[in-house]
Amino acid sequence: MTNVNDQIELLQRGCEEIIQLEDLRERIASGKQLRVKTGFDPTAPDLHLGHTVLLNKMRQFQDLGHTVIFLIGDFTGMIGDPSGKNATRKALTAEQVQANAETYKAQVFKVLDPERTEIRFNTEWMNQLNAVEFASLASRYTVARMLERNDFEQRFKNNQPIAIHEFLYPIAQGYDSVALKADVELGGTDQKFNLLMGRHLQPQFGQKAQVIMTLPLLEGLDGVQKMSKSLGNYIGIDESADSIFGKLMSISDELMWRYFELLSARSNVELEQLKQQVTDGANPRDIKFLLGEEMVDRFHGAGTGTKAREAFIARFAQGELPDDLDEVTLDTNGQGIGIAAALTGAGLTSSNSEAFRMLKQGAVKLDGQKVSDRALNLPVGFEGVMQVGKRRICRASIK
RNA sequence: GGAGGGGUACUCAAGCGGUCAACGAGGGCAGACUGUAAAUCUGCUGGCUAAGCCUUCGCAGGUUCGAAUCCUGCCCCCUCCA
Repeated sequence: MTNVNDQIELLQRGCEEIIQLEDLRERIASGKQLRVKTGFDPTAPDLHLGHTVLLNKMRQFQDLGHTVIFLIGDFTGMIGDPSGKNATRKALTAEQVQANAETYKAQVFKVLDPERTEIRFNTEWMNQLNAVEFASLASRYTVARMLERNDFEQRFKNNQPIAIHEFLYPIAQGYDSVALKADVELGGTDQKFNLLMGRHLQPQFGQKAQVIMTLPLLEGLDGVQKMSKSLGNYIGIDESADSIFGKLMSISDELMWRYFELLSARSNVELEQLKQQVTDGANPRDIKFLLGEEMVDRFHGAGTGTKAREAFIARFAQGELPDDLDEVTLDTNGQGIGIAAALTGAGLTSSNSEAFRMLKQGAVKLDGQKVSDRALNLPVGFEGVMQVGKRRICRASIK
């Protein structure tokens, strides 16, 4: 792909905003190998599909011959962002950061090309600054302008606390771009302010202001809030094929199109065709299958998507048990065990109280038979499939 | 530094001496219906050796037969003044 316009068109796809598009075009046209920076939080190394929106874009740059910098914000992570109330983030040790970085590598290279990826940590240059230098850096921006940032503005208006160091956070991120001599910085739309900080600071250090590209935040499985681990509405890229497939099946039809748009490699033309099929009466579920297969293939290898689909149909459409049930052995010292304790012991319920509730509501099955007797005892030697609801299931044996 | 307001379960938010394991809403889970979709209806939503008991209403004490509710001290947040 040598044509500049084609390259721009590819890079533009899915972006919320590009500042400045013409600047990007010039840099691409120059033929120079660009340095494309994206920052990641050091505390949450469990990447999910939402992160891959960004990773996909990074990958596109790599495929066009550019270098991607995967920046792990260990310094910014240490000063922490206490926006979520009294949750002052505890500082990570160097060992923890290193361990998290390893986890990142294992996950991130499912999408990125390791040959064209630099992994960097911002303590590398932030720790070199002394207090005077840091204060000087902070002098390059004003409180009034800080308060322009939407979430700061909201919190300020609503009388919610803003800690001083939260102002340092975007400044530090902007300085990262200076230290890395970034040509381009990618981020979610929520990062726009921080990304602009890089544009503000670079010229003051004699550099050309970076191009910034924001990508939409992917909604989580609920279709409302952004995908995040803490909200539990995510699909991790390390999850099993069946889990990735199953979770994608559970999203709403409306959300399915959003996922296609932001996650699928299919062209816009193909997506239009799929929409037309649904309009013409195709079952949206079958279209959703295509999305599930594509994602499973991406993270588990070609062909695994088809298997995941077949397993899904067998299990949920035909009511069969999955092949690879978790095996749980409960050792009761020859006593046998009550049904509730067994469910909790097997991890299907979080407490005996919850187990009793599930029994009462008819959610519990033993070898496919509904069980509601809370006094039921499972004797030593019992072996069978325990199930709570549709998704929690295991094969248990009592000894 | 001074004055006032406030901290309740996952979230928001009632309660202001017993009838409070704590109204209501959202979220979540489960059941029905389905395409493990949406919408809708129903139930549940602290724990336990479970018709009983134990722990929970910022933290620590105290008053009382009895406290989320009253008193004292402390911590934190917000507003106004300096």
